[in-house]
Amino acid sequence: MTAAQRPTLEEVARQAGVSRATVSRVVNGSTTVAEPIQEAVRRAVAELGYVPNLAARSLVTQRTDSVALVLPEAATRVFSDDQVFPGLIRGAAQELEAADKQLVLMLAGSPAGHDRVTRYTTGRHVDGVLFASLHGEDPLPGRLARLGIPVVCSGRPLDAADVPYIDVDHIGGVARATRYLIDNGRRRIATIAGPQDMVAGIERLAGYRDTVVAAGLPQMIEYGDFTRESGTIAMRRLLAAYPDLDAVFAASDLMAHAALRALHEAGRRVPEDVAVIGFDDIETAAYTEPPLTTVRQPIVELGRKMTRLLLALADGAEVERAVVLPTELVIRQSA
Amino acid sequence: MTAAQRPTLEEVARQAGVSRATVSRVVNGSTTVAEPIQEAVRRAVAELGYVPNLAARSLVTQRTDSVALVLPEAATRVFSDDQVFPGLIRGAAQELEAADKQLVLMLAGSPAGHDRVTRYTTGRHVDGVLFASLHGEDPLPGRLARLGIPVVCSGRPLDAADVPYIDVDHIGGVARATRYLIDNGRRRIATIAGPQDMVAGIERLAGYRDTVVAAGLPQMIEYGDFTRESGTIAMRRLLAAYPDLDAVFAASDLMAHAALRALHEAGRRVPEDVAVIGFDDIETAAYTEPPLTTVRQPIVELGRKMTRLLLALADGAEVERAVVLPTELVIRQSA
DNA sequence: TTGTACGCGTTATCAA
DNA sequence: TTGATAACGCGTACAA
Repeated sequence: MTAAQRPTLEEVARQAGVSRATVSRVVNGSTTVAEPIQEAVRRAVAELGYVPNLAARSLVTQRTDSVALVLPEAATRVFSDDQVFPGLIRGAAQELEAADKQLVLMLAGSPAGHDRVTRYTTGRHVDGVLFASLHGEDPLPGRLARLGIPVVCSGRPLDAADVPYIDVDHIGGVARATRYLIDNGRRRIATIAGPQDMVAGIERLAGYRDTVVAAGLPQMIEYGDFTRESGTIAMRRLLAAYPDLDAVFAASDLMAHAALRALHEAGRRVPEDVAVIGFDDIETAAYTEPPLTTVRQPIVELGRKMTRLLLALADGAEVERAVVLPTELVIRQSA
Repeated sequence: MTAAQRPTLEEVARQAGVSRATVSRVVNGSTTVAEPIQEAVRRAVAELGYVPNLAARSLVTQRTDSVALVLPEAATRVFSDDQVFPGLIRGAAQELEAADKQLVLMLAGSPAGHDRVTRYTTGRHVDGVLFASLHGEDPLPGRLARLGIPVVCSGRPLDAADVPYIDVDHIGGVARATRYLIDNGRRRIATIAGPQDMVAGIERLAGYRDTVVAAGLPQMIEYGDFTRESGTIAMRRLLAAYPDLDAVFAASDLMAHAALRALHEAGRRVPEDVAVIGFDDIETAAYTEPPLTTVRQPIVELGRKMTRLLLALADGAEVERAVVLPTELVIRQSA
């Protein structure tokens, strides 16, 4: 059970009676090796159980064939039953699969975690880095870009770093949702906003604000952090502060779900007394009571696009610096 | 924006007017360097923006300070709103955080993905590998173990590989749940079982079987794959096949949730007409209608324990080959 | 088509 | 305390 001394190219070469270079060629699929020799090498590889040392390989090739997806969040948040991160991951995984590259997922919730990720990525352990869910003005994307490491962010970076990014049309989507509420006769429209250190939080609030202000309606705002817990608290506060509200736009489906329950507890009927609209269109949205009307963002597509951009960047191609994907209002029964 | 030639130890050494070895010592926090020299080196590092090349380092140290968590599942599955994988990941992340090691998450849903993970892990890109959710007789854990790479599985590996594993008491938990149903007067108890190529699926079914058989009750079984979709289908089939059933044990909370809805659609009241019990105790379980009675498994703790075991293994310690964590029946309103 | 020889950027050993 | 120097395991011009 002790670590069997692992064989190197050298030993395989000796066993096969050829040179290191030839073994290397066979292992890497070069066609310029005579068939019988290939055969001998392959047998030696199998007999010795040879596996290339990736560190040594990437030291000389300067590539690792892997790409990091960095989520500057605690695992708790990333894997709430929010489907946003998962969707992103799926999209990235699909594209990387096609490119035969390894996806390396890194969470960086704590400062120490952030440091570790910094070391790992700046240390050239990966060929490129995808960022999602950036908080505040994280300097890491800009820093990596300056180090010449390909980087793509989801969401416009809040520090003004010149890093390519992809985002969805938060403002347009929320404006459409809010207008829909207004068109349906709602006049006291509240919002449970997202965290204001993230682009998604900021812009979704802006979409709400712009629309109610333009319609001459009052602003009624409470803040959450996209989680259910925060949604519950915010909804209760809204009910206390504005007992006559007749609609709520929540900046995430999880918060909308919590709002649904809080409203139910408070004896309000949805959508009769209060209309509710969420944002994301996570899987659970179709299962809430009543099913949730929400703004769908093409999250998987976002993950795919980010990844394609990154791969292009890594290939030295010129790429668009900013891409914005459309959102869509999905009407169910809560509004 | 072109990849600035990244500085090496050599260049830092030249800039600081010392040798490579000294720079290496400072970078790695050796105390045997005179203070003024340390200062000079640090300045040179900062000026040049030096970052150690991890490939070169691990080539000589034989360590990478990172650990892989392999999930042989498609991203779709891993990140359903099932909280099981996330919990595992959180547990692992916590422990690795404490050990200052990097968690590298790898999904391996497709055969190609599995190959990639094989290459990555056997290539010594990580210091150890955690496996979760193994399907069938995956040979990879055993293979890694034979290569001398520390490995720990969650759930007993189905091939008889001598790999340390941690699992939860599926059988005991399900038996308790089933007995609870019997004690409450249920006599026509059905089950939505999990996939039979996974330990969790097999053992949860065994727990149900043993208990109903021991009580002289009939077995009523449909199979799902832990997802909601499969739960919906299975529940409908059960209703068609056994219209008089009065209880259902579902092998996952997602399937239980789907069953709740399917029963509702079929006009059955829960728990009056049909009692429902799930397995997992995911966050959503407290939010279903009615809130779900379920078997809680200490999933975060499982992730932590796995990781501690792995780290001990990597330190060359002797470890237990099998650990089983207890499960607990959480009674809410669905049964 | 095959082999020789060098270099990738570190760490570690050993002298000084 | 510091500095040469030898690995670490591999890929690849270049030569044969």
